[in-house]
Amino acid sequence: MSSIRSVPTLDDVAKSAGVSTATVSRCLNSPGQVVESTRLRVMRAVEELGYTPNFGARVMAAKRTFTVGAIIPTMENAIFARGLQAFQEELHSRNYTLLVASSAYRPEIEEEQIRALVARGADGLLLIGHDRDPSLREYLRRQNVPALVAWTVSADTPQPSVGFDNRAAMRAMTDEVLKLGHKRVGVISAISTGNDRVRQRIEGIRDAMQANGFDPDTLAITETAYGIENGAEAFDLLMRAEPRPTVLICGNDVLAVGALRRARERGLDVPGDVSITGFDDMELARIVTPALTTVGVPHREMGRIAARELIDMIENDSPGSTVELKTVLKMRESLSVPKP
Amino acid sequence: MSSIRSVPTLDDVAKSAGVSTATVSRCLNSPGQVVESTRLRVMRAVEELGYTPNFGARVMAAKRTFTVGAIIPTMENAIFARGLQAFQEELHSRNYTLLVASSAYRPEIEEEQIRALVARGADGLLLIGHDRDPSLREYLRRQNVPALVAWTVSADTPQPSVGFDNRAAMRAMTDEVLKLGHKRVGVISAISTGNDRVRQRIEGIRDAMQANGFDPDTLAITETAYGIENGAEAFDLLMRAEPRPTVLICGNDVLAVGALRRARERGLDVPGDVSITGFDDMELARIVTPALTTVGVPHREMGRIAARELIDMIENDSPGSTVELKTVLKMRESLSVPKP
DNA sequence: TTTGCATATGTAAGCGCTTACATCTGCCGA
DNA sequence: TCGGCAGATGTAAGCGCTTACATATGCAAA
Repeated sequence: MSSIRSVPTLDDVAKSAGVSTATVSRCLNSPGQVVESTRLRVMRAVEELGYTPNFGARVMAAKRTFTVGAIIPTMENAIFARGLQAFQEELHSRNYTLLVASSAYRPEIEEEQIRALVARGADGLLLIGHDRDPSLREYLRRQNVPALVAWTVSADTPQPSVGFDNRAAMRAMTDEVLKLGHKRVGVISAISTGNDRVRQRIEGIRDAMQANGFDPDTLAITETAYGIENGAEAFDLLMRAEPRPTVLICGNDVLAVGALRRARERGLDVPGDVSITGFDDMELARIVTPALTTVGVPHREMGRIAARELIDMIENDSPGSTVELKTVLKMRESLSVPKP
Repeated sequence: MSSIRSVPTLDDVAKSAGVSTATVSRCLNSPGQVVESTRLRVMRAVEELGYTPNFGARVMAAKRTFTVGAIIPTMENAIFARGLQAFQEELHSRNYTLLVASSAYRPEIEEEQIRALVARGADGLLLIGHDRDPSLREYLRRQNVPALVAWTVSADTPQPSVGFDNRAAMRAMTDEVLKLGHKRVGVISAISTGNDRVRQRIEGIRDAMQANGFDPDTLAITETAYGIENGAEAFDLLMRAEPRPTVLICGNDVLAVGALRRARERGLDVPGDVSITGFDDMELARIVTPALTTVGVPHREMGRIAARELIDMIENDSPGSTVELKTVLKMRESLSVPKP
């Protein structure tokens, strides 16, 4: 037995069971190769000593961890929650463990987290969005760690991704808005720097403007950080314009809800005085009054498919494929025809 | 140089820089011990080769990872989000990395995650609530991994924890409710099995009943899973009673918001026809109409303090202390005197 | 000049595990 | 009876890093 009160090792188990370390290792990793009686004896020793494998050692020797990492921009609210949960469930059913880290929407932190997760032996990574220093892709390639991008798809990057077309989705929403007769459109967007999804959504709005005979450059866009309060402030800012917008298209539900609240605080009726639309269809959207018209995203499906794709990349050394999911307009109460 | 296109090791760097592996290691871990010129040379080699330390090896040799793990019951919504974010920020400022896993409120999964994180070399763990198989505590003790419990405090467990007194907080809320003259109280609670916080909150309600001359056993309690929809269903269930309750005390904001929505759907005025209270003061609570009267919890402070405590336990081998934070009643619009 | 010491660097022993390969056992067919 | 073989187990070589200890270097003091 090794020193008192220290964590038992494979060696301790081997000694205690009277076999070699190889046999113990085999009991744990490929029990089929060990004869029943030996295995029982070994397992008993494992029990008795309360042995747990040392992960570092295992990684070093085997080079597989059955761990995948996900780095999401934020845990502060639920945008990524549902998708991530589904991702985790699928992984779990395939015997992988998910480790999550958050980047707080900051590229340096994301880079740190990527390296941290890779260093800890993640077999694969789930990343959100394409915007990212190219050196990171190179790094992952060299480390031989496959990465899958989610929450967006994009034809013009080589990286596999599973998600939806942010641009087309937002264009569809804006088409709807313009079709109702809105002429003065305000946009409350998240910060576009370093965030391709945000930029694509804005492009989608512009596409629709153009297609409907408006000059996209007349759009009043305000960018602000993620947060209900920020949505509220942006609301005030945009509604100061003369004449004021009849509709506020928001880049996500959180901003939209902030705008909604501020409208109420200002005594403005939604959608009577001003229409408001969101994006993501978080649970929030159905709870507020009036219920938010928004873009529905297949979070759970995305998570599940992402897990499968990533595991495929890991296990079969596959380059991974890109799968595009459909979004759907959720017409609820916060959007209507503009006041005449 | 080692084989083409494989991950560079310390050895490669050492060769390339013309020094020993020890020197490279020192450059990386305690640069002060290495003379400037050598260090520069080594760092250049590191750059050129794109070297990153192998974590497994490092853990094995150094037995420290500067990683802490947190296992939370759910990522599906924001209850733990704010606290966790603060926790992460504080850790980050002290050079620790946070890895998060979720247990989906299931003990077996929590156990798995605990082992996974420990196996991956977590220097310490943040756990939510005290309810947990004792063998896990024993396991952590043997593995020498300190664990801190958050989101609750409890006098009668030896484990250090930082959080608030769920029982007292809920008692205060209930006191307030009863003081307003409510006599028929319904309770929508989360599932109490394996969740000490939920049980304490229920106890708090009973305490207040007792203290105000009511028989706690007359309480109509319904337990349901976490989720807005579940809150809505519980609302229907409780409101079927004759005579029906004048107030619904909910174990958390999510359930309360569900109840709120269903009330609206049923054409019932809140708080006119029925009062509703929550717990947690999530962002949600201020957004719904009417704004939710709830119990405010110092999430960020809790997260920050938890990080400090845990690091103290890790670095100074301290047993850890228990710190209790204050909650505060957030009186908003969803609670008023009962209809006569 | 020599000695002694501080400082910089090198050497090599693990850390706990997996696995290729070697060895041993027992049983089969010839 | 014995060779051959399959199956069970053992042996030992790493995996990539840190660090105690050994060695080398340079400089101040004697």
